[in-house]
Amino acid sequence: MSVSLPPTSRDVARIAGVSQTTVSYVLTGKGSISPATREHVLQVAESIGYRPNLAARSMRTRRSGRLAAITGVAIDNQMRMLNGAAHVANEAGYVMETHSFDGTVEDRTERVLELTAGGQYEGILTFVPVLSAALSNGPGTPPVLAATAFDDKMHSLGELADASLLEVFISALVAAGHRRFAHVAGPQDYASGRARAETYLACVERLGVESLGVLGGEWTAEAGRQAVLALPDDAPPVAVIAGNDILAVGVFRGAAERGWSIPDDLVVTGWDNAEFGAYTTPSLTTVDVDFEAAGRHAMHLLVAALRGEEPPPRASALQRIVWRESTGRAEPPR
Amino acid sequence: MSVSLPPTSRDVARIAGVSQTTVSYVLTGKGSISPATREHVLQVAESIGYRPNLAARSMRTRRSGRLAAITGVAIDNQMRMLNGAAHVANEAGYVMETHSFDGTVEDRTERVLELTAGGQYEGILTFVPVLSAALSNGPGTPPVLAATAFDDKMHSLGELADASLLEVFISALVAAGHRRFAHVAGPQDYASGRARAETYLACVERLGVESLGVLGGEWTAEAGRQAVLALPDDAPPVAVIAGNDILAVGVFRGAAERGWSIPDDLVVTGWDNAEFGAYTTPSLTTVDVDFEAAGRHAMHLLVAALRGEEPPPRASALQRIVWRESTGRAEPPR
DNA sequence: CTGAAAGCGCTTACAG
DNA sequence: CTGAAAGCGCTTACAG
Repeated sequence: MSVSLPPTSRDVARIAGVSQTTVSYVLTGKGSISPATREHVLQVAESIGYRPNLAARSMRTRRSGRLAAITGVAIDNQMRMLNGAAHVANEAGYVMETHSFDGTVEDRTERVLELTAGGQYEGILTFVPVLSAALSNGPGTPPVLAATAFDDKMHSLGELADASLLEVFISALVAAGHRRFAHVAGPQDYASGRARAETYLACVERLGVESLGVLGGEWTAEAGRQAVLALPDDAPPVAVIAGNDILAVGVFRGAAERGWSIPDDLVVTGWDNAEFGAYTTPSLTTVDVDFEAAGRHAMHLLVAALRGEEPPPRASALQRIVWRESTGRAEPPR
Repeated sequence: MSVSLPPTSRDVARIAGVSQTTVSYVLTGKGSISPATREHVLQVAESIGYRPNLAARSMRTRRSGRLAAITGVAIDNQMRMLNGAAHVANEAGYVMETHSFDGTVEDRTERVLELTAGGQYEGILTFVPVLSAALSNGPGTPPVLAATAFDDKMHSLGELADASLLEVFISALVAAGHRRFAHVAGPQDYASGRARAETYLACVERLGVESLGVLGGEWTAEAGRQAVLALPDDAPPVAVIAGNDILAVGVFRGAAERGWSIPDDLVVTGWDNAEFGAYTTPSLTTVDVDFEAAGRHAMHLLVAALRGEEPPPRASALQRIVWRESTGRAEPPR
């Protein structure tokens, strides 16, 4: 009992009674083939379920039509960035494949180098930090672009670490009468977490309002809850600037446990515009981050590099404040 | 100015003064090569930065060492499954690549078919629904396994679609005195969404309690909110079985908008144990799903199929009810 | 408009 | 222990 292999273009040619060349011309749309022959070949190909072997095509054309995206361990928002990037890749006629590389930065760098040399990809976009060794493109190797918000020294796109909207939060809350603040921060080895904490500190300093300090330190709801539980009894009224929405949910819970109401005793802001934030009671004021646009922009940069075109201008307005109930009467500045 | 191409095994052979065969034997560890030659070849390969062209190797060996994982846009928790799957794939000596396929189920099916015929993958694991056409493996094509099947008659893994804990929810709530139920369902082309809806219907029927029907139809908070807004004014007290946690959050919001309290007017259950659910007020009773284990198990099945081994036993206890405040006095059955 | 032939970079019997 | 040669499935000058 022989296992039959998938049909090849040679099979199509034989059955259609034409040469392999003709089959290739029909399928790639090159050369000039008579409509009759063309139709016949397509029909035969269809009937035997022929599909081109991409490895063979790739080897011959030195064009794989494939781009690689590199991610690390689960960050939910990466999924959205990846989808944006994949969309742009497809529009440009490429297939994007995602690899998840763990381990040290050296491990990841080595794996990216393997990828560049493997001849399978025409370009590589990494969303996790790698050493610059992986980014310095040798001749004949595909371009490697890093779109990571996590390491400022890399060729980072940076948009995602921009914390300037945090100043808008604080200014608007001060305008609404708030004089006491606290920050529930994310981890400080994340560029975004650090930028928000630094912006918070600079801002309360500049505006001369009271700060109960920088609490938290993880992207978890429990850290948000603990931060509120650690606040002094006479803390309210206080404006809590949370590093992201999941921290904010923890703040909500901590407030409920202490009998503090939002937005009367505490006002709360989040970051990321997670879906649940629009449906809590009260709903959560936050920053909508267009992760998909960030992913699209990163891939646009790679495609432009591939085509030798000018890189597209920096994407504008990836972030936007969404005012909701958790900040009470605070209004957007006019 | 000529662009130099990446070095090939032929370049290594020429520089090392040996044949291409010898280079191949050294690199693949096959054949028998003297230590001296071996050392020399490795050194030359290293010095010129040689890395094998995987497309060429793959074409020759008909083994790519690559497995594909298919995901879509809309699934939370995917990252966790993917990481589990990737881990098992790596342990088994494979590289796992993730593709995100959007569009209709027909679009996705077509793209999976292209992948099977493309000759690049030895196996495919899909976490999004595809038509059975993609799952029926032709001779010589790689196995395609669906971790969430469109049709249960296919090779569905089933664990994630197991809705039997929903019966426990309903039984426990009936035991606590509830007599009126409603289901806020996920999309019915997901095996998990459909299984939960079917189990719900069978269960209310069997227990002879009142059902206000199956509402919802998407994995979104807004669908949960709308479902509650569509309930009749005299609905409470009612037990709402939500298809997942994000639907449940929408139910929470809808209840707040109607002035219904949880758990007094409505009791609510979710599914997935999303992080935020432990921190809402009241906290959300839900089902903890071990997505990483599910991903591992799915990949184990694929690897077993690849090796012609017996499939590993069904993973045990991927799901576990987490009783919290949103179900009031309802208690786990003893 | 169509076909014969070469070659992309590998691996692997086979021969020595 | 090592090499010459064939071939994986394609595409593409080149010739007709």
